[in-house]
Amino acid sequence: MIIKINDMSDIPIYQQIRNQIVAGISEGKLEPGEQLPTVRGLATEIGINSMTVNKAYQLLKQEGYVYSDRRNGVCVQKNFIQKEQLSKAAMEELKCIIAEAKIGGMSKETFLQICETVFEEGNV
Amino acid sequence: MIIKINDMSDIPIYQQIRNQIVAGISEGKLEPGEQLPTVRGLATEIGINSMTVNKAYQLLKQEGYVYSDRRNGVCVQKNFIQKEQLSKAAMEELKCIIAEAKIGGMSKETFLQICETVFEEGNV
DNA sequence: TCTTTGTATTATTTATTATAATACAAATAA
DNA sequence: TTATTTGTATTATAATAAATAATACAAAGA
Repeated sequence: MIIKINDMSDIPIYQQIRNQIVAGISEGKLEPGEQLPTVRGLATEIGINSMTVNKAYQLLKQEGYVYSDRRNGVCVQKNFIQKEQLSKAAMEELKCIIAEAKIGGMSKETFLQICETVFEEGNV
Repeated sequence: MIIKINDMSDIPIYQQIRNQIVAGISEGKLEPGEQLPTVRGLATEIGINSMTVNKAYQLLKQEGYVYSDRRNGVCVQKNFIQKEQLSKAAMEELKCIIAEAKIGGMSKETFLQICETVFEEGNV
């Protein structure tokens, strides 16, 4: 899976990496058990410091998306914790997005349609 | 409208202020044309520097949520630009949230139900 | 033994966020 | 007029976060 960094973005690099890997897992581009690029490999590939990649991997590990050992590197989690609720942080962000949409005059139906499309296609 | 700052949060103070005002507008707690607290007043009230409040107001102004003059201070916009699409940033965040939900095994129906509730109630 | 893996350490640089102390122009009220 | 309140601009500084840099170490395997 190819990671692309946007230097113009105000989102920190380690967060961009984290987000793209979560998206990759969600879309099935990254299979459970599959090894992620090595810390040094990915750092070289996208031209950043290896500790920045490590920071992203640590975050993913802490969130339960990946696991690691010194033999096989960092791999995608095989059994994700199933949960019926969004995280507190995700709920806050969702509220923000919906507030903006409502102020912009978007109807509930239109918003739900966008969500449905993203949920099904995972992209655009 | 009362603004509450969470010191433990990793969200910058100016961003927290901005988010709560956008939420207030969306929920109708802040009426179009209504004056926001003054820069100095709000800063004193929540015990922060006035330039931090100013930064939040500048952001809101740039986003088109408020306008200002030296006579009436900063007021809620009266005519919001209507748009049928989410902003690019909002779309990116929405994709992230949905990716996380999908990995957690949440069904599309459950996710849409949450969105519907937030859209209608604007809270919790 | 040598290489690769993640990880730990320490230091430094850069960028962002927040504070501080003033100052100014515009508008209003006294 | 004078005094006050408004947002805003300026300049400096401090505190925090993000990113880089250069090594080093332990675990595992070839």
